[in-house]
Amino acid sequence: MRSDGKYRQILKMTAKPDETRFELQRHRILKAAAACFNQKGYSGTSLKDVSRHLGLTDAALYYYVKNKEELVFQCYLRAAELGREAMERAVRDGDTGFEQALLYIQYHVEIMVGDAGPVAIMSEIPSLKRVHRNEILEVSRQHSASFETILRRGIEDGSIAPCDVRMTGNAIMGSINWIPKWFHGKTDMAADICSEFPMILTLTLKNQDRRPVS
Amino acid sequence: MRSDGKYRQILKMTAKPDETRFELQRHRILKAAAACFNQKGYSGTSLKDVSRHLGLTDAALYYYVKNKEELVFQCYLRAAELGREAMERAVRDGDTGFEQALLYIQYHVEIMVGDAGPVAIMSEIPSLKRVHRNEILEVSRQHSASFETILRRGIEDGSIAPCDVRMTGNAIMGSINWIPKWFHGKTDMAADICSEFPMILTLTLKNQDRRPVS
DNA sequence: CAATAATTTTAATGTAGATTAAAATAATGC
DNA sequence: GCATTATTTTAATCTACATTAAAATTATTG
Repeated sequence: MRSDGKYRQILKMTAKPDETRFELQRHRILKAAAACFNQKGYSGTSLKDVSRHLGLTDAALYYYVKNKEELVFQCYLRAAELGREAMERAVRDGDTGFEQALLYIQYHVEIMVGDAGPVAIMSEIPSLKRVHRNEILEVSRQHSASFETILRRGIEDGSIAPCDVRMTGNAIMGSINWIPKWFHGKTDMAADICSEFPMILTLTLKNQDRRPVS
Repeated sequence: MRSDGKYRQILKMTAKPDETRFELQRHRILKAAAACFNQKGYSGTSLKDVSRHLGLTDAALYYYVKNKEELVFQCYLRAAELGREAMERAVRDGDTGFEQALLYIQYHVEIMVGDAGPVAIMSEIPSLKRVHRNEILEVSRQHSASFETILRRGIEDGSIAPCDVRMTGNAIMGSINWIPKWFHGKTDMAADICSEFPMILTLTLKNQDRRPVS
């Protein structure tokens, strides 16, 4: 049993609890699955697709997750978690609303194109079981809300030009969420993304020259 | 036979060739399919899902498309076509590069949230058969290239601040592509999107205040 | 209204892929 | 090295679709 008595405790002394053989493999699996899902969608990738990426048999995956749905759910949870961390660090590290927005984008994008990736795109939430779906939706909403709060903060402290925070948030998040669709691990491009995206996406927040479009 | 002799010709006199009973139904089907695919992904939606939306049987769809793969392909083609039209109109209607970019975003977004929608998100291109995949990839690349050309034009004519056109294009397109993920037909929100997105996404192109991020 | 063509349904068939149990192999602690 | 526990595989089973052919229905035309 992977979490029993003496064995677990001994490991705990030498490594983070998350770095047991089991957790390491589980982690590899989640990343392989995320890569597959991002390519061909949740239902479009078979467990064989995922396991092939790992040099395993499809059946082996069942040692780590209860079933396929659980696998996506975990992928989505991980994506949410990484996003949340980026948001928290940004709020902690930035002073003005603008700085926090900039940092959040920077952190999140770095995570998505860096070694932590690939991060799953949450594009098939409706396929999850109700409980899982609700949990992901909740954390998603939370994430959007946090970003909108940052924007509002920036507008108040004068670092961000007044704007429709809901729409601005949607626009910026969309850009970020879509990255895995066209980025596939090229290191040089990763650098471009990290240096350009934060700037591109925050320029929108600076400009005072706002007037009706047509 | 739907395209034979006298019958077809008579219809041609009273309506656009695209408005035959057959073409109308085909069109309804593509839109229903796009809605389903955007929700649960290509492989995640069964033909029954699609046909249920139409008050039909799954088997009926085979009268309009050869198979399921053909159905996605057609959805993607339609999406590409609508995007291309927006781009062409924008280039025709706008003078400066900036105006063209603004108009393109405006036109494309209006199409996506308007009556022409739902438009399929091309998120499972790798699941298409090689020929179809190549065709969609080609037209996709073409689309990106056109937008980048507009950006370069704007930089040259001074209407757009110098920028990494590749990344800027990716950022803007990502925002637009992601819209169907969170927009689900609410009319009032459609208005917000149409009025806000073009502005939000082009503010990025105006600002001269560019400096390294960190 | 009859006849022909267009559309849709009913009822099978076939297959990919998720899932499971039992057996086999690999790792670990003593 | 032995015993135990952890991990992976092999080999079945089961089910949800995609797909098809033939029949039924609905529309159109003269």
